[in-house]
Amino acid sequence: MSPKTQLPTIEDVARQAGVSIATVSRVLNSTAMVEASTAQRVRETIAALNYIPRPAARSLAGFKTGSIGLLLPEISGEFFQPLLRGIESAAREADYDLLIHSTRLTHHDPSYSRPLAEHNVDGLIIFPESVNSGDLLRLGRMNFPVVLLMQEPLEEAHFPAIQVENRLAAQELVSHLIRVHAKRRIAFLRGPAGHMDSLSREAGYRSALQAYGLEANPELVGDGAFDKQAAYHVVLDWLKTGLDFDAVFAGNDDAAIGVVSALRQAGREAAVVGFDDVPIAGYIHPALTTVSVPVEQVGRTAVKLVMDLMRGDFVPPITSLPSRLVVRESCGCPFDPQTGLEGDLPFPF
Amino acid sequence: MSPKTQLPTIEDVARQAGVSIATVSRVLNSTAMVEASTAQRVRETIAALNYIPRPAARSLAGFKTGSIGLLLPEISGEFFQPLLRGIESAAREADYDLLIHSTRLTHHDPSYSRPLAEHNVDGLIIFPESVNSGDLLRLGRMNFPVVLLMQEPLEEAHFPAIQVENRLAAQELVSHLIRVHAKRRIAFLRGPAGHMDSLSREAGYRSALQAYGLEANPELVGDGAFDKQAAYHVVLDWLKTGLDFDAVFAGNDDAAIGVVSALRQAGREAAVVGFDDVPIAGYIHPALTTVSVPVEQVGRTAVKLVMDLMRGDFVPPITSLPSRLVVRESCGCPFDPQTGLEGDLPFPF
DNA sequence: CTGAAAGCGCTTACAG
DNA sequence: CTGAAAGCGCTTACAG
Repeated sequence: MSPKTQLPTIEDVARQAGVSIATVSRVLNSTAMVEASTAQRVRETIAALNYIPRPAARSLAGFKTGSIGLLLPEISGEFFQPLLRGIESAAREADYDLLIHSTRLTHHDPSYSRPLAEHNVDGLIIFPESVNSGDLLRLGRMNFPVVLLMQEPLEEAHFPAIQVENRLAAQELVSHLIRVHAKRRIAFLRGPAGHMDSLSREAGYRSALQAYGLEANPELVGDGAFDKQAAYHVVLDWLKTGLDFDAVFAGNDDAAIGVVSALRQAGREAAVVGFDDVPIAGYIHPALTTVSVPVEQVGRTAVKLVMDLMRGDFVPPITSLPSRLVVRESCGCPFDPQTGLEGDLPFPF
Repeated sequence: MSPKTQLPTIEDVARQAGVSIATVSRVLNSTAMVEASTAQRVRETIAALNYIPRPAARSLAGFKTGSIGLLLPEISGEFFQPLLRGIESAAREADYDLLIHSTRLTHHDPSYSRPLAEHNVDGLIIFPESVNSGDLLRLGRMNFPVVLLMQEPLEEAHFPAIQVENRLAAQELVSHLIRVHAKRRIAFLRGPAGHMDSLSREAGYRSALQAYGLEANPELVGDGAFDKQAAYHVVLDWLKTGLDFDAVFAGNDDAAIGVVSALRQAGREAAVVGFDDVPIAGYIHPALTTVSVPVEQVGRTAVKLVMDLMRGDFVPPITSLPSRLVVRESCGCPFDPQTGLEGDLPFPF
């Protein structure tokens, strides 16, 4: 894009097609009627010259950037990939560019001169903990199109939020243990303190117990921190103290993996269920019964909602996407590799 | 970015600071000397107004976009995440925006009006199979800054390429089997036909054999396709036909996982080594001996090289990053969870 | 249906 | 060291 490169401009097209640049712009954007034959000629010239409008010029003249931004604290986690896949493909289909910034709030770099915001994107998809409340306030005040991912609506500003159904799915999961496997002493492993997902899943856990007239025993609730090691140690402790339980809802798959490991090491048996359906869930032994979260769909939906916002359409404050129970063998069900892995071969390690 | 929003412009800053917009631009870009006191006043005004230059205007006036593009066939694979992490952080540190397009060549969408190229980015990081040769040719002719990721230099254009050291690491890996574990009949599983990584690893495999005076037995080379299932079946076939081998270099970790699974199912023992050091490599049983590939470093280096290219600096045609042997237990070594998992707890499934 | 012209917010010679 | 002015490549009223 240096001045020497001399890419064709709208002027070149106009001259060669024998029309004004306004007309070229009109056929480019279908922003007004153009006589069919003229339009045709312009289109041919565009093709012949291999002309592509410069986004920068369009932005400057048209007050929109043609891109949306994704703000997240870090590029990691099981969900990042499908999420990004959903966002990227939806953005591309809508002919929008995607800008990504991974910014930890704590890094707070004052020299960070170009945050993703009103200056360079038309809308923003924001993950928890990637933007400070000051910026959020400003964005909210100016009514900037923002969609919140995997989080509750904020106090600072009323941006629509997208979530995944946790409570119902957790309830279904625990109900399965009760109804199908006749489990009665089902333990629950909480995630990090105050974690919304953990809270909702615990609510689902309690609903299930209640629905079947089982009492919620505080002894049976531990802190698994959504983490392999933490869960591993909690279960080992339980076994040491002789706690009586016949099933564990580990809070998420990672913790479930720790639980399975601890049980095996102690030579104990118990049903174990997780949440998330991480990629290896079907490959470990026993294959994990869990809840599949529609992550890619969340990404696509986020894009759809920012677009709606940009268009000025109404967007509901909360959009909750349904999760799906995935029954494999760790709950006690017989394992069918065909359905359990959805066509993939099982490699039980 | 609508006209009503009225973000502060360089004009507002100039007026309020009592200088011309040229001067504001100068302190903004340190593009010329400005008297200290004036510069100070301008900076204060900028801060007071919370002024941020509009990227679109800068691009249009300055002939550069301030962003670099990443082109890849799909958002998937073990390497995507660390790679993107490296690219994103390096780009951000250089104060460049990152645009991502995932485009399969086969999709060939003619309506795809805004490819990532000279119109919207200053440089491009390209993955194999995400751009057709026509575009590559054009980019090459205009000397556009392009860096090739994980691939050989192209015929179409002479873009610098970044690779990871495959041959040497593979040689080291196989030498370990020979020297430390006294293996003599070491099988090799090829990746997809013509896959560069596979070819290099095979070369390393042969070098190691040769270095120890072992003959390369064609029987011992199979097609694992870098894939769990393919590798699984190859090994099962070998066992069925009674092929004699005491070790398998599976080509990559995924295939190694299939090999381990097949051996276990058949109740056979053999050393197995992979390549890549995927995240679960230390968690499966037996923990995989493999080669760690500096993926994030590849990403960071890619950004550095495009930047060099953009600056007009010389960039070597091939930059090869060193891989690192990771000895765990599948080769036959005693497993030390501390070093093997690098501080993480082992969860052997 | 079409064109001339203003304007988007910057950068960069060109003068001084 | 500083300012007036041209120009980057578009879009969009405004006329016709």
